[in-house]
Amino acid sequence: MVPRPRSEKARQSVLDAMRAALSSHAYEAVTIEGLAAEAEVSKQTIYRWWPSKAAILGEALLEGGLPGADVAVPFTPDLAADLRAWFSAMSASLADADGVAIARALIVITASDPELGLALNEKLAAPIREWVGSRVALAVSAGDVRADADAAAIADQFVAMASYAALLGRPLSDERVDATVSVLLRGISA
Amino acid sequence: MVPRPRSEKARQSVLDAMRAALSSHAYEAVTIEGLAAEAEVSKQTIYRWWPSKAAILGEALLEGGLPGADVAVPFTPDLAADLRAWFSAMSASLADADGVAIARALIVITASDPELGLALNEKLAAPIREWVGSRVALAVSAGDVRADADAAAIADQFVAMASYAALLGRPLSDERVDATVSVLLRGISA
Amino acid sequence: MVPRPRSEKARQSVLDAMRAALSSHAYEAVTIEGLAAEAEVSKQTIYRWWPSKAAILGEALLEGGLPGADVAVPFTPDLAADLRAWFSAMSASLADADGVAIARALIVITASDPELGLALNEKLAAPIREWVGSRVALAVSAGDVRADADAAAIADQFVAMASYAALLGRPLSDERVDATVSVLLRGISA
Amino acid sequence: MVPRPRSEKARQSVLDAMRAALSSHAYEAVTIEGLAAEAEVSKQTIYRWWPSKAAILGEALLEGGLPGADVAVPFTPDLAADLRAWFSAMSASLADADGVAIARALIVITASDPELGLALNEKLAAPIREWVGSRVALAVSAGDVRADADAAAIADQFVAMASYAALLGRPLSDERVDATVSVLLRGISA
DNA sequence: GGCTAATCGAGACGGTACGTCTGGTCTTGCG
DNA sequence: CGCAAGACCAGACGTACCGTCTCGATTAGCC
Repeated sequence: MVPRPRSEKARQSVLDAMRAALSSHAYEAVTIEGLAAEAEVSKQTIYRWWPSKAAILGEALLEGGLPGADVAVPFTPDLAADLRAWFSAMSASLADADGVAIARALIVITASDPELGLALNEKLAAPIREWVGSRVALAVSAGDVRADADAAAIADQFVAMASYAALLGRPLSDERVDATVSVLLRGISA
Repeated sequence: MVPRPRSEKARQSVLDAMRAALSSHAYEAVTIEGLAAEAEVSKQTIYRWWPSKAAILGEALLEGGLPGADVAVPFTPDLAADLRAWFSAMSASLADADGVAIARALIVITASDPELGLALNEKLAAPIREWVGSRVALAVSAGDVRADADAAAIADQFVAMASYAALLGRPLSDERVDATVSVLLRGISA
Repeated sequence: MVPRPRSEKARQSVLDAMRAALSSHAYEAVTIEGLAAEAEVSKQTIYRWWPSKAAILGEALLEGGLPGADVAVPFTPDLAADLRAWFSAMSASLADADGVAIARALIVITASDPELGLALNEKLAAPIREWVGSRVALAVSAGDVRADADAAAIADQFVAMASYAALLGRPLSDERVDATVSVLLRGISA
Repeated sequence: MVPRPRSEKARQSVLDAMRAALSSHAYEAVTIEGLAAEAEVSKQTIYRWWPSKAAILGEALLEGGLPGADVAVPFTPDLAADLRAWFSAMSASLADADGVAIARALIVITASDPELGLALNEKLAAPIREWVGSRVALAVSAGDVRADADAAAIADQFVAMASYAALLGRPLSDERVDATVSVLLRGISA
């Protein structure tokens, strides 16, 4: 009478299989059949619960954590140094093999399924905007930065730069980080 | 001794078919068999000359012109206005259906075949860097901008922003263009 | 746990398609893709169950009946007349369009896949050997034929002759039947 | 005015390539492209002079000698011994690797191109009929055999038996040779 | 010694079928 | 009802040959 509930074990197996698969193949080489085999789950179970490969990855990432989202850099009085440290840390988390794979997967998903892509990007960008926003607000109150500084535009520039670097597989060197921070910072400095 | 030379007609048919296909389907939905049928060319002829679908698109773009690469905005004495006009035009050329399709295709290619992707991005970015570079140089000599302005970093920011906007399918509104130009410009203004 | 069982309908469709195809084309012109289309079955379903075109034909024949194998001629007291009647009937069943097509297909299969060919030939020859064997045994007990008559050698001669005639597409005329029976019969008559 | 004559060298190269190919692959695995490559001849040269793969093999065989056609067994006073010796020799020439390959190729050709097949079989069978015919005629004049012996029917039986054995890849053992000769011989002995 | 016309090599071309792979749907019975 | 198992239809993949079609570059004789 009471239907059997969805198997949490099967769900986790599939998400784990997706994470594992992305570590060793490109996103496009990941196959639903392969995931099913790796997760020891039937194909039907996957199709029953997820509408697409992208959705599986989305769920895996939302659950397991997005790269670059968890960097936590303490505030110091030096705005430029903070931005540099934070941007470096974020770049680094995108530069290892898994980070690049995930970033590329995100990009491909976004290019092919804009709806899901936007949602994932929002999730990814939100903590970045938040961090930049609060750090800039602090700088404003400290008088380091003009009061009308557009923190959102700044954050967007960081996100765009990081995304572009990840796409090209071109890790952000210290010089690039410096140059980016310099340009953006001068744009708002008091 | 001397074989029949490669058929230029067949080559053009394939490139045209790729351009046409991209106008109506997503890049991933484009099929080599479909191209062959559309171009009235045998599959083998395609495989003989191109190693991958990405290579066909690459050649089609290199030959037919990349979106955003051909914007030519005349220089006026107003640096900010010039940058706004130019960035708006570039955004627009990426915003129509074909532009978005091509941009997304480029992104997917880059994510799956970094080598080719880098080359294509270089081709795409080069005229942008050049335009920004020469306009900024002009501004420097006019004294509008500090002498140590990092034109390359500025150009990279524009490219990254345009790429990110195209990826998200989020056309750049005038407000965004203004905000971007403002931030970047203030970073270098004298 | 328990997979969907093999579709008997699909299996029969494929065998029927093979029989139909052989009626209108030569065996070598029969195509797996054509069979799949005709049977309204996917190629994969064919490849899942049969290793080769020859195997499909083999199964179709084993199931549907081999030509020449089903001739049933009643025994009369006249050995020569019985052999003539039987050999004529067998020749006739190999002489119509389908019979020739099947015989040639069998020959091509045997020439290209000896293992399967031998098995099919064995199936084809067995009832012939049996019929000839029992009729000759009867003749022996009636004293018409010497006791050491080698029925197997006689049967082999019939089979070889029929096969050779089918190969050449040269139907066995009454004269050839008579001549063959005469020669073979005199070799064993008492 | 006078065109360049056909290159005998190219012609021989192709025939040699066909003979060589048959020694290592099955007839159906021999490709025109392979022959052209092996013979260092262009495909067009082959298509210019031969209408089909079968025609090449036909010409190669007619020129190079058919297996079983060249057995020459001296006549002795013992008819049975002569037939046994001759049939053994013919079987042997069909039993080595090349013989089997050629015999099977002949069979496949005959099954797929009856016209050419008949012609080749005629060429192959003619010396056999001749040899059997003259030996039987000698036996008739020696009084060993009834005057109305049908030498052609006998010869056909030998040919059919040899063909069937070659098809099955079943070499004719001494026992089979003995059994065949016994049955056929008793059919005509005086 | 040139002229000329078919032959030759090389291999591109439009096709067709191959056998494989994956996608997404369906049909089983077990738990 | 969820699930594993896997058969099913569909259709693209990249490869192999087919037989036809250009291309020069040779070669014969005959002028």
